[in-house]
Amino acid sequence: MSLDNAILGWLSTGPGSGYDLVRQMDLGLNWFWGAAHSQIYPRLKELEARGLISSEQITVGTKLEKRVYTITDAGREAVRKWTSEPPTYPPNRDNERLRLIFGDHGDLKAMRRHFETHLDHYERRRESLQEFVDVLTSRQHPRIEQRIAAAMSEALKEITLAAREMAYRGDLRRAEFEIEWAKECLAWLDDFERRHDLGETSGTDELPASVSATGT
Amino acid sequence: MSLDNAILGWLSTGPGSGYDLVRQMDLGLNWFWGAAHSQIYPRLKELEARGLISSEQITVGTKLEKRVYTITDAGREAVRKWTSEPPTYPPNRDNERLRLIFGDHGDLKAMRRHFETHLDHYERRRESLQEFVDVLTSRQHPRIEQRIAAAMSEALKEITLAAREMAYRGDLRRAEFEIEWAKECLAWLDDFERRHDLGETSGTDELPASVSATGT
DNA sequence: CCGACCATGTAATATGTTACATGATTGT
DNA sequence: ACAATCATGTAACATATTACATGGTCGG
Repeated sequence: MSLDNAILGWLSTGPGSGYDLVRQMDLGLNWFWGAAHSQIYPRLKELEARGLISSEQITVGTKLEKRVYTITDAGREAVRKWTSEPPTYPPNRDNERLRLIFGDHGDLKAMRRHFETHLDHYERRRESLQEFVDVLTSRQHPRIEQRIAAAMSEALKEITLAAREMAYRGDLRRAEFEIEWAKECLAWLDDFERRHDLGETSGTDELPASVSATGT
Repeated sequence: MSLDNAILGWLSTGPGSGYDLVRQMDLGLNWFWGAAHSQIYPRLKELEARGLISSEQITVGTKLEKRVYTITDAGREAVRKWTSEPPTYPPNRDNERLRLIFGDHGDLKAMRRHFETHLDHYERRRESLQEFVDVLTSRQHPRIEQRIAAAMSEALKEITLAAREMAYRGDLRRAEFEIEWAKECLAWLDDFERRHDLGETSGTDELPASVSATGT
């Protein structure tokens, strides 16, 4: 399971609790894998049962129990094995594109909303990635710095940093690309509306007559 | 379910069998949703039970039975409703990036294989998308042309074509971007190996001494 | 007559989401 | 004391993958 590998990979950069992982995955948009806590806790148990991680119970305050997991040598070996296999590419599942290509009924308001949502989504993502990349580049990311400090050679230190720069900067540019695309689509829409004199129609759906091919 | 919407959307461009859908989804890389036949057939039954599609049994040759589905008005309405909602963005699940950031153990061969796999994957995808876009732009795609022909107004015809141009050309550029990224990563690797005099080491894993932080 | 492809299904398993459930800590 | 957040779990349901299963058609 890739979720297992995401967990192991993250624990390979330092110990952490299930809750830490949850936060990485749902709050940190900067992360390449997402999962709900209901999926994470059971996996941690199983990884421990398989000997890939070990845990230690910690009590916060008087009663709050917290379990901190640490990767084992077997776990480290599993990460190494998994990362040395080439990436796999699951089938595309893009509800955004699907909605776009089948939403060609002439509802211009919906199309506009579509592109604006896309733009907004990737602008947020860009911002959040930009912040992460800034932290990374200014060498302020604690877990990554730890990993660099632990590296045995200059070459390994460089690889550790470079791998992340490539990954996160690549994603940043992906986000920038999506923003650009959404803006171009919006520009097309603007032009379309101008050409079809739909500048200030407002109120009802645009193209009211032409839409009724099937009945609305 | 988005799979249902993908099926409905596709059937909204003309009737087709389950097998036709299977081919769209696994052979045609040009498609924005992927699903196995084992998932498609049961969904078709359910969509029919819900009255969103209807089917007709056709016999090919003497015995081979084939079921051709046609979207109903209720189905068309469902597509319209679904496409007018803004897109949603599921959590990222990118095993490629995950492998990259946690695969920083100094196995340069694995890193190279990683980038080459990425490059290869997106070059194939680009090619296949390019073909599709060419067919689209030269107005040779039968289903899309049918849909354009059925559109009630010039404005709707334009939207039908433009939505697909935006979607597919956008994906084409995505693929081109990934190719560019992979090439840059490979260039970094080349440079890294040059700087660390690992030009012609061959045989064993690169960086043999420095890797042994944990064992191996 | 044989291989490639057409055509459709079920079952078991794996993975992911949403809802339900509980209680502690920390800062204000 | 109250809210936000820490912290961990289970159950039900939805979705997706892999394996198992069967048989027909068509062209060479």
